[in-house]
Amino acid sequence: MSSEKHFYITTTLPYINSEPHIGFAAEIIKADVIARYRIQRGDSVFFNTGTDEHGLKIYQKAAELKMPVQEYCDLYSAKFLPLKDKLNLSYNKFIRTTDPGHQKAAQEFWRRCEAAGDIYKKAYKVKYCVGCEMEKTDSELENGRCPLHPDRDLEIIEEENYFFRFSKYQDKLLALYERHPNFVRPDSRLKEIKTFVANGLQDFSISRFKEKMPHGVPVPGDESQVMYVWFDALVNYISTLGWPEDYDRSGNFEKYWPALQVCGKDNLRPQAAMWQAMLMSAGLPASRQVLVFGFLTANGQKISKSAGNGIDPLALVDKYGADALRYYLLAEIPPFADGDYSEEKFRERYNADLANGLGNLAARVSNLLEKNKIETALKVDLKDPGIKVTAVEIEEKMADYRFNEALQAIWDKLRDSDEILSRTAPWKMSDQKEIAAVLKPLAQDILNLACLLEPFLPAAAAKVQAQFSATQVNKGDVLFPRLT
RNA sequence: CGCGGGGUAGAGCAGUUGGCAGCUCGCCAGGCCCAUAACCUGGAGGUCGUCGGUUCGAGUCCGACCCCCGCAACCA
Repeated sequence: MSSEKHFYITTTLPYINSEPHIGFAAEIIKADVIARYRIQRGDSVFFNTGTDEHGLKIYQKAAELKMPVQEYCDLYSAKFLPLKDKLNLSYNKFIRTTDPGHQKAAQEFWRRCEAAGDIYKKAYKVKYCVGCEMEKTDSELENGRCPLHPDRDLEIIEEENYFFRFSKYQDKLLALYERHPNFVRPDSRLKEIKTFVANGLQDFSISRFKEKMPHGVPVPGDESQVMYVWFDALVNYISTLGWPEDYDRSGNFEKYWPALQVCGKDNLRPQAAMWQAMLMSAGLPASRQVLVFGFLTANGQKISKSAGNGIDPLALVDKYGADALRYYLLAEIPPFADGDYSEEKFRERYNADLANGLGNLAARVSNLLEKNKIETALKVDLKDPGIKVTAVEIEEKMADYRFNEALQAIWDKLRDSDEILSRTAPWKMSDQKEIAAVLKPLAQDILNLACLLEPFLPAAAAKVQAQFSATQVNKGDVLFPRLT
């Protein structure tokens, strides 16, 4: 294809005050499916992720560990790197908000907002919970304490900070949502953000007093202040493309912006409202779309960093493999709703669909081909009538990012194949031609399905494609060993 | 009157414009014996949160209420 389309997708950047957890794994896996799907369709894809490294919590944590803060950042940022191989991710950029290029970009972004008249200084006095890294209004407090961190004293912050004129952008944001009814997915989240914006916006603080908290991007033209972590962090979505100077001479900002941004539902406001207002202020185009995913619970309980009931995605991969984890998170959990993780359900789903479903069918067909010495030499053909319906269905589902339903379409087809195989029972036949007439279309379907499966389960898809495109298909190894 | 999402078979979920309650897992009984004790067929199991209303007819529309769960300016 000569008319190559550019497509940019980015995850949120996880904050490095803890290890990677399953919620982020779910987010980045979904982003990876979208990225791989676009790559498969011939788009040129820029897929960004990275780490968010500024702010008070990190400053304090480094101090706790008696570590220079940059050393802490290097150490913790590096904990996110293994996700790429372990989860089999296709991202091609990993940005850190402590990267010099990013910091320069954040400063330039600040200057543009300032030039637009959207940054001003204001005396500021507020109760602040360090645990939440958040200001607290009185209505949010219980007995004068943060309900989430009742063991910590609230800090009273009293200083002059810079503020961003968020309130100025109310109408423009509402106009943006009107113009692009798909700007935020799903609809319920769009409705939520519309209501929020329509109810009125308050300017928010975007800097901190350097003497108290030096770990941030310096505010241009004011030695005494650093940027509040969120202001600089959001800029990563464009600094990663080389904005503003195109310092890597890639032309990536021109080619790829605006982004499809994915995030968890807690990030709706920063992504869909604050960041969009910031872009407007800096005179840049709005994001392409914001996908807001649900949250995971673990065994029905809320996962929280403080409660320590997190699930280590890397341990799961070591135990079951990347495809197994990807499959569970994509097939079992509806993409935009909350879902639950439990090892029992994980194992159940693995056995039912991967071992007994895909794996067993591939074993049945490949074994019969090998035993009967039937040569096939098949090639992927998505126009094949046997697969067309499924291919179209996946296209429809993927247009709405309904990964679970797309996978369901593939598994419906696998089930059909199992049924055909049982009904025709080629193992009872003696005529080789007759046997081949039954097996060949089934093998072709499996090969085609493996191609369609590539964005979801890249490793298994590659294995099955290699197996079923051989001249003489052999049974080979068990694809997904049954768990006992 | 802060905002939002839910309550449908033992579990997890679908149910489009109101028209005989479905799917997956699990369970039971058959079949098959190529396959990873897998696969195929059939079956049991639900007064669709409660009360009231509209209607020939309500899981679906309207009203009130009960119960869960998130969010509430930044934990994905």
